[in-house]
Amino acid sequence: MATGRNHRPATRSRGIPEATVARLPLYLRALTALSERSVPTVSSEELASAAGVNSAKLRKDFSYLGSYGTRGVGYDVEYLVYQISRELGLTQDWPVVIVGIGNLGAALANYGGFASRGFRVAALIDADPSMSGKQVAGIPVRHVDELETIIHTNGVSIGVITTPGGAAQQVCDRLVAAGITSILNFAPTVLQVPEGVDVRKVDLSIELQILAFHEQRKAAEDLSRETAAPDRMRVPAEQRGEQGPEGDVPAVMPA
Amino acid sequence: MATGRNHRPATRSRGIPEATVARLPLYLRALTALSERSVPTVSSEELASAAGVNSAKLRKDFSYLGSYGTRGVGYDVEYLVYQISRELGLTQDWPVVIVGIGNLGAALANYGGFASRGFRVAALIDADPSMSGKQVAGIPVRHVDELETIIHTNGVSIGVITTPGGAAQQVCDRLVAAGITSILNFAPTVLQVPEGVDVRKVDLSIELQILAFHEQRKAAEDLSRETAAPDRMRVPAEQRGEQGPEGDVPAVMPA
DNA sequence: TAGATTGTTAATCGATTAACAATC
DNA sequence: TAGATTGTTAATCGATTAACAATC
Repeated sequence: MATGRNHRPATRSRGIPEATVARLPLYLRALTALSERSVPTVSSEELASAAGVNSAKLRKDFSYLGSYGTRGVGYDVEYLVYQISRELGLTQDWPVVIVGIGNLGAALANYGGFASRGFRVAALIDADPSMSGKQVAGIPVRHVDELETIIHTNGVSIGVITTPGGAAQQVCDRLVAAGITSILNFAPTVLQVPEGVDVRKVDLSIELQILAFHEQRKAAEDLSRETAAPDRMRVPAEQRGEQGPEGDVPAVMPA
Repeated sequence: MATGRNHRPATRSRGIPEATVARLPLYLRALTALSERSVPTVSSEELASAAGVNSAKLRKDFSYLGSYGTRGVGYDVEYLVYQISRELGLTQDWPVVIVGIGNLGAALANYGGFASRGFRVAALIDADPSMSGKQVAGIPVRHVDELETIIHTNGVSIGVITTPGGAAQQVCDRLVAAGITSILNFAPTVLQVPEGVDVRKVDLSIELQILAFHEQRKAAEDLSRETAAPDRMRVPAEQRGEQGPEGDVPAVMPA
């Protein structure tokens, strides 16, 4: 994972488990796609498949929201879009600031997925004076000196940090002091924040390291398979890495 | 959660739980910082604090790797750096390709955190012919027609997808067909992959939606607190959102 | 009514945490 | 030896899943 809350127990929020909250945006995206194709209803099986989860989990997740389905029929797509949007707080407008307008900050500013979900980039902020006034994605870059003013006048409660690692904690402190209570951190730094402030982090390097771990393991499995049974038919790539019971001797799929 | 494996049960890999694997890079980063400051040893308490986890969890995590600490003393920083690096597979070189060289792809190409962890950008790949031959971060961009050749000649097993959502599945299919078995996906798409292929996804929009959910909840709590006890002293921001038992009536911290 | 599909139960599994014996 | 800190145990908690009664 590249993400997680800092310094707060994973208590249920209004009775909805964190794991469920994290999947709601996934369901919402799949439902929005169905809505655009004017599909009126969808079964838990179909929707789960589109979202990449299993249907039991999806039904369990939805049961925390209420009983929005119809037995024997499925879920009304439009109704469910609305209910999930409401639950996630997407029926209101969320102004955000992006601090650190390098390559990554610019990429986020240009990302189209914001506006459609009620997120509005209230300002782009950078410490480099020569950036001030320049436009990125049609939004003028403002100097970090104005950070507090920008947050107050726009009522911003969500901040995105895309600065280098060295500046992240300092920026975070200023954001929090100015009243920000949710932070999305792209800098490779563990941010220290007071209780009541949520931090989620996205860390490219960590994601790659986790993939490397599994790659290494696959390579080791292939090797041990060859060594243990050199003349056994090779299991095709699509079935590798899946075998159930743990242990050094890999199981073989029945033919 | 911005991340997660697709279509594979969270089985333990070589006995190390997924949750532990996901934290190893965090420990490694903190240890590397200590190493650069020439700190010889560190206690579980200190290291846990630097990594933003509690010390019991850290010791439990390390216990899966082996007994690398010394009771009464702590952990040898250099030794632990080596052991974790080895466990994660970072003592070898991992060539990666980045497909889709827009703002985000360029940001990743420029990201310095790759090389230091054994990841090497073998190629930047884009479908736009006018990009071909141009350099990004000193690396020439090559046309997607060359994708298979690039992967084979460089022995690439990890691919990063930074294309628009519409192109992601198609690119993924080609990567997998060419032999890629680990994918880091930045496109807002649920990728369908055969078993044995690991996918981790980083989804900005999902992270923001999860933050919005918690923001909304904090706002609702503040409101109910004011309504329920308008003249009660306000709990400072640092203590909000933390109260234990669920229910509609917020608990009050003892003074 | 028959078929389909939800919503819920209960079992299982994995992750977290406090506590403390082991031991440097 | 006394103090410090690890490694492990056991309790607890949260998440997943299959199965199926409820019901459209």
